[in-house]
Amino acid sequence: MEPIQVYKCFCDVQRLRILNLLKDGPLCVCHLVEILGADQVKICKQLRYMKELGMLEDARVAQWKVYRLANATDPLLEENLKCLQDCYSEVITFKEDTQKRSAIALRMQKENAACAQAINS
Amino acid sequence: MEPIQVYKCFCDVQRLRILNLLKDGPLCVCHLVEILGADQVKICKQLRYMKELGMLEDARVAQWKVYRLANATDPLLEENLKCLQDCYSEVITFKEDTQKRSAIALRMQKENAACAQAINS
DNA sequence: AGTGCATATGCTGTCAATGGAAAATGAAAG
DNA sequence: CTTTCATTTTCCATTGACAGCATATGCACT
Repeated sequence: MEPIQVYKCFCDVQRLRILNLLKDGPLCVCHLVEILGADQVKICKQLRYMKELGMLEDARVAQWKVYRLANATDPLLEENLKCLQDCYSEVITFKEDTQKRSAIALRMQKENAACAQAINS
Repeated sequence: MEPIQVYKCFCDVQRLRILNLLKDGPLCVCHLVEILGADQVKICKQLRYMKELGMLEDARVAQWKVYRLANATDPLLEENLKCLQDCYSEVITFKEDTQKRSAIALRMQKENAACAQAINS
C-alpha cells in the first residue's frame, strides 16, 4: 500500500473512527452507522473507498455486510491509531466510539438480535 | 495542530521529503531545490503551506531564507517519519536525500560558500 | 411476485488543492 | 540606481474529493 494513499485515507475523521473501531474486530454497516451517528450512504462510500485501497475486507452474512481490517496490517495504520489515541483523544472521539460499541454488543446479546452473529463471526 | 491537517500535509511525497530533511537540521530553499531536483516555485509553495500550518519556521540570512522544523515537534510527525524510513525506503528516497544533503554540506565547506552559514546557523 | 430491510451506486454541484507562467519583492554588489 | 540572484506572490486553468439526493441491488420472508 502506497503511503501517500494511506495518508489520504487518514484525512477524514470518520474514516479514522471506522478504522479504530474495526481494529477491535469486525462490524457490520448498521453498527457503524449507529456508532458514528452518520448517514448510511456516506459510511458506505467510506467503506468502499477503504476496501478498494486494500485496507478493509467485507463478507456477507444474510442481509448484512461485515467489514474487517484486511489481514496484512499496515505499520502506518497501527502506529497512527495508537498515536492518535495517545495524543488526540480530545479531538477524535475514539473512546466514546469504543464505549458505544460495547453497549451495542451487550444489547444484542440480550436481544439475541439476528445481526449479532455479524459481530461474533 | 489538527491531526487531519497534518495528514493532509503528508499526502505529498515532496513535503515528506522536505520534512525528513529538515528533521536533521535547517536548510535554505536553494539546497532543498537542489536535493529534491524540483521546481523552485513549487518548493516555495510547499514551504509556505507547511509554515502556515505551523510545522515550519523561517528566518532570513542575507539573500537566503532558512527553513527549520517548528520548535514544538508534533508526535505524529516524528512517528511517521520514523515509520516511513523503516518500512517504505523503496518508495520514498529518504536515504538518497540525506546523502545528497551531506554531499552539499561537504562541498560548501570546501568552497566556503556564502550560503554555508545558512546550514550551520 | 411482492414487501421490507440492509446496503450500494450514480449523478451533479461545489470547494479545496495543484501546477504553470508571469510578475514582484528583498537583499547585495557594481 | 541598476543589475543580479534568491525567493515569493498572483492569476488562471485543471483536477480531485466530497456531500446530497435519488435510485438501485441483494437477501429474506410471505
